[in-house]
Amino acid sequence: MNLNQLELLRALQETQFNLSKAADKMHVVQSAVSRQLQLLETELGSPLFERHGKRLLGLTPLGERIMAEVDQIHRAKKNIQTMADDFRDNRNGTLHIATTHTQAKYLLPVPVQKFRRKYPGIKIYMVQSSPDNLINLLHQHQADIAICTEKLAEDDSLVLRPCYQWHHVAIVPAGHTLTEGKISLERLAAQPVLTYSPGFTGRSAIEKAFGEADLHPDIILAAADSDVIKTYVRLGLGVGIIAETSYEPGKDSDLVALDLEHLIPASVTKIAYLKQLYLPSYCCYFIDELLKEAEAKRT
Amino acid sequence: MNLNQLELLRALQETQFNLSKAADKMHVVQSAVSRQLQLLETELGSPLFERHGKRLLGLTPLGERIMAEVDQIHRAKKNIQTMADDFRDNRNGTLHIATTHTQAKYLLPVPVQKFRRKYPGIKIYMVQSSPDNLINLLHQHQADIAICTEKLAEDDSLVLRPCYQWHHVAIVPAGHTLTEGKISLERLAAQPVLTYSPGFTGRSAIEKAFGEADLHPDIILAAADSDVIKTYVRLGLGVGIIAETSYEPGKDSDLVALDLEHLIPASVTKIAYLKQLYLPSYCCYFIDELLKEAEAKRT
DNA sequence: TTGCGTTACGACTCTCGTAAGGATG
DNA sequence: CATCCTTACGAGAGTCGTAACGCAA
Repeated sequence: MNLNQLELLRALQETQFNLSKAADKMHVVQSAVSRQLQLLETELGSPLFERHGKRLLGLTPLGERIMAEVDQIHRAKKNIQTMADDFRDNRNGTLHIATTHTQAKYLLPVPVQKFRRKYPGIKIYMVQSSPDNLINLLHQHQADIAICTEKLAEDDSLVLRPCYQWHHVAIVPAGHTLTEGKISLERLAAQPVLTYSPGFTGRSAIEKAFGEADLHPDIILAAADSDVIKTYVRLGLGVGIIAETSYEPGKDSDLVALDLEHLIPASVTKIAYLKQLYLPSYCCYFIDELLKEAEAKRT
Repeated sequence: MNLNQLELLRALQETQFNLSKAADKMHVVQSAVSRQLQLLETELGSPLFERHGKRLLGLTPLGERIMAEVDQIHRAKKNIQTMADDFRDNRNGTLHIATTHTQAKYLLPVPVQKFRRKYPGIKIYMVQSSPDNLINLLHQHQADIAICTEKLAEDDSLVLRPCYQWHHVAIVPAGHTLTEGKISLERLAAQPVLTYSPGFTGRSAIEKAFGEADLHPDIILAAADSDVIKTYVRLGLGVGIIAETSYEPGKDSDLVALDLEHLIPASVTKIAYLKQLYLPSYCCYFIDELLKEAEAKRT
C-alpha cells in the first residue's frame, strides 16, 4: 500500500470508476493504474470494486469503508503539505474563496483589497456558486473558505463563524405607491415581487415571513444577484426585496429603499471552512479581515 | 512524500530521535533512513527536526504539527489493513487485551473461554499493567481494548463502555473481632488495612470514603492484586479490603467477607478502546461477551 | 467499431546495502 | 574511540510506458 495507490482510489471514485479517466487524472497511462489497482486489491486480499466483467461499477462494502479512511489520509497529507508550504513561505500560495454574488460584490471588496496589499503574492480564486453548492466545494477541497448566508447549518465537519447580521430592504422606483404610508407585508404581497432565487441570500427568511403571515406574494422574477433585481425594478416590473447591504445610496439614488427589518427576520452571513483542514496563515488573515469588515459595516 | 517516510518520522519519535535505532525499527540500514529523512525535509522545504551538529535533538514546531497528521495517517492506514484482514478472514488474527490483575482473574476467564471456542484461530495477548499505563498501551496501539476501573475518565479519544458496577468487601480470618457487631469505617480504620495499590481496582473509592469521614487508616500493605492481599490477611496481618468479585466463597471459606456497600462508594469497571480505531469483528464479539458476563455477574 | 480493461516486456527510476568518512562527546 | 550521522556507488526491486490482446456495448 502506498500513497499513490490510495490517491488512485480517490481518482476512481471521482471518475465514476473509469480506469482510463482516472489514469488521466493521475498523469499516468491506463495500464499503470490497472496494475496498481490489482496490486492493491491483491495486497488487501479482497476486491474493492464491484465489477461487471472487466468494468468497474462501484465500490464493494469493504471498498466503501476503506474510502472513508483514504479520505482521512488524503486530508492529513494535504495538511502536511499546506503546513510545510505555509511555514517555508507564507507569501505565496492560492486562496480559493467560494461565495455568492451578493457577498462577492458587497462584502468582499474591502477585505480582498487589504489582503492583496498584505499578501501580493497570493493568487485569489473566487468562485461564485449557489449556496448549497458552496458546501460541496468545501468538501471536495475546491474551496478553502465559503461565505454565505444559507444552507450552512447541521454539518459537523464545518467550522461556522458568524460574520454579520443584516436584514432585507424593499426597493422601488422613486414615486412608487409603496413610498407613501407605512410598509407592511400585506402591501408588499399585493405587488409583483422581484427577489433572490430560492436558496440565495436570505430568500428562506423572506419566504418564512410571508408564509407565517399566510401571504403568497407573486414573485415574478428570481435572480441570484441584487444587480439583476435592481435592473428590473428600474424597469418598473415591481418591488424588489434585496439585502440592505446591496442598496448603495450613491449609485441607487433613483431607487427608494424601504427598511423591512421589522417585517422579515434578520439573516446572518457566515464564514465556513472544513474543521479538519489546516488553513494557511494568509487564509486566517483574510478571515480576520472579513470579520473586521463585517464589524465596520455593522456600526 | 510516501508512507514509509511518514512511518520513519514515527520511528524517530519513538526512538528519541536516534537514526540508528529508528533504522532498526524500520528494518533497513541506517544510511537509508538518513537519506529518506533528507529527501522528506528537502521536499517539504523545512527541517522537521532540531539538530545540534548532525544529531537530532527533537522536533521543530513544524515537525510537531506534522507529527499530529502523521499519527492520523498511521491510524487510518492501520484501519484499512484491519478492515481488509477482517473482511477476508475474521477467523485469524490477534486480540490484545490490556487489563489489571483483578479483571484478568475474576472477570475475563469466562468470556475468554467462550471467545476461544468461537474463534480458535485468534491469538489472545493479555497484558497486565497498572491502570494509568493501560491508556498508554491503547494510545500506542499496543492494546486493542483495556478493561479497568480507574483512570479512564476525561479522554476524548476513548470510547468508554460501562461494564459492571461492584463494591468492596472487607475480608478477615474467621473469628476476627470485626466479624462481631456492625461494621463501620471507624472500626475498619482502627485495624491494620491491606488493600490495592494506589490507582488499582477502586482504591480511589476507598480513599474517598475514609477521607470524607476524616479517617486515616493504616494501610500496611498495598498490592496490585487480590490474591496477595488475601494471602497476608490469612497470615493475620490485618483486614483486607478487596473487590467483592475477588472473594470466592468456595476457595475462601476460611475468610469472612463483610459487605462494605453502604460504606464505600461503588466502582464501575469499564471497557475502553480508541474511538478512531477500527475494531475487527472478533474484537466486538469479545466485548459483547464481556458485557454479557458482567450482566450475568450482576444477577 | 469504439471504449474499456488486461497482459507482456523492456527501460528507467528509485531505494537499498555496502563501505568509507566526518563530527561530536 | 565509540557513537552517530552523512556521502558515494553499485545492485536490485519496483514502476512506468509501449504495444498487443480480450471483451462488451
